[in-house]
Amino acid sequence: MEQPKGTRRQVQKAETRALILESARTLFGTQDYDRVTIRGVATQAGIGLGTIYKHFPNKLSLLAAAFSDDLKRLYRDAMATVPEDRPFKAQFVHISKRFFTFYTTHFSLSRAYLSHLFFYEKEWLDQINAFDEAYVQKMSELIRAGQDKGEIRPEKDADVLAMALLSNYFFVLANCFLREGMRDPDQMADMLAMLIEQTLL
Amino acid sequence: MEQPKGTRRQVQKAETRALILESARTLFGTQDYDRVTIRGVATQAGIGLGTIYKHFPNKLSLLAAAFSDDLKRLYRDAMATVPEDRPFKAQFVHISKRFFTFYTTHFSLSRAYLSHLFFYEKEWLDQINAFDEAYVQKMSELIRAGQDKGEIRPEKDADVLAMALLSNYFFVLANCFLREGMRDPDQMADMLAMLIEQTLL
DNA sequence: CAATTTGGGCGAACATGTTCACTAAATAGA
DNA sequence: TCTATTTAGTGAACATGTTCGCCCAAATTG
Repeated sequence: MEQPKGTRRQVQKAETRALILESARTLFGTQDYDRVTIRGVATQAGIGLGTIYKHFPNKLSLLAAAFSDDLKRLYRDAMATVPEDRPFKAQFVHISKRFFTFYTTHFSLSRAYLSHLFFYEKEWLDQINAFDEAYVQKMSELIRAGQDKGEIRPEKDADVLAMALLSNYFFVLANCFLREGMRDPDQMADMLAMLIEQTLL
Repeated sequence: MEQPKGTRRQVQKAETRALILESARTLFGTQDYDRVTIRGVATQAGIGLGTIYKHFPNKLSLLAAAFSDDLKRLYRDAMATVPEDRPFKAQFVHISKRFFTFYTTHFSLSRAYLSHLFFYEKEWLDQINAFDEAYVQKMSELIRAGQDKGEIRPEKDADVLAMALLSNYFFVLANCFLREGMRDPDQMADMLAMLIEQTLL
């Protein structure tokens, strides 16, 4: 009978990878990004230092891999639970607040991730851009629905507005990292709501 | 007669600092941020490694110090040459394009600077926030003038709009780092113009 | 002017992300 | 089944940002 998990080597590799990711999740979730060392992750996982680099090209990729499932789930959940009968502003705040909550509860981790965004290699960037585009497209749909409901001026270009939305979203997020006083999801959502009220509606 | 430059020690320290900054400007201007090593800066400046840390707390501060004069001059020039008789959009594009040109001609340097923004200590952040606030205030003035001229809806809050402007500005800038196709100042200015057309005017 | 303190300059030492040559076990090929 | 090849696993070695203790000339004190 054929093993669905592949060869023995593949199975073992997958197990090692799981060990690394578990250790990484624990450590990154506990201490600041800079405080977490690759050696620490290796030790806690019970494997050698070099092994980690057989699975992940660098520290940041390890971080990203350790939380990519969480982020994907967060994205799916946020989109799936959008209240369809509420006005556009409420819908957008709903989505944004979910993400803001994640960022503030994983503060140091998110900061490291976003900060290194600009240095990603092409492969990663493509993935991120794809993510962004999906987001923008979803927002476009919501905006068009808002235009149909008469909440948003119909002459505006929904795609451009969606981009502006993403822009405001990142701006609020950046503010959260730059100003100590802006690290509460509710406060961030308020700021975002204020911005889109003056620019979108 | 009293020396205006202070004690001999202060003069020598200032000279050393100037040597470091000159070396840093040369190296950071020539190669990527990561390729520039503190040892390299020290060697080129003809001083010891540890000396640099008597003048700058870390590599990024050195980078910032090396180009802070350029940036201040850029800011002053950009603001001083705003065409007063042109419409708001042209004024904003004028300012933004100056900055975009600087960023694209000092690409690696700007990327490192912006990326590390989120990790600054309080002192630096205060300085940056002050910078931002000055920018927002200036934008507020231009927006109000635009409202008086009838170009921008008068019922909008100029301060919030200025914040949205800053948000769009950073968004375009981030795009320049994330997408290879967006590294031309004219193109960036176009994207910015498109955004504010749909959100501000 | 002598004694003491200060602080700039210095490079060894340290921490840590990353690379590399090596081993051995798994796999493929004969 | 035996041999060759591949590759996960490994830790020493490397590169580099940063810290530390030392030195000594300048500044300060008395």
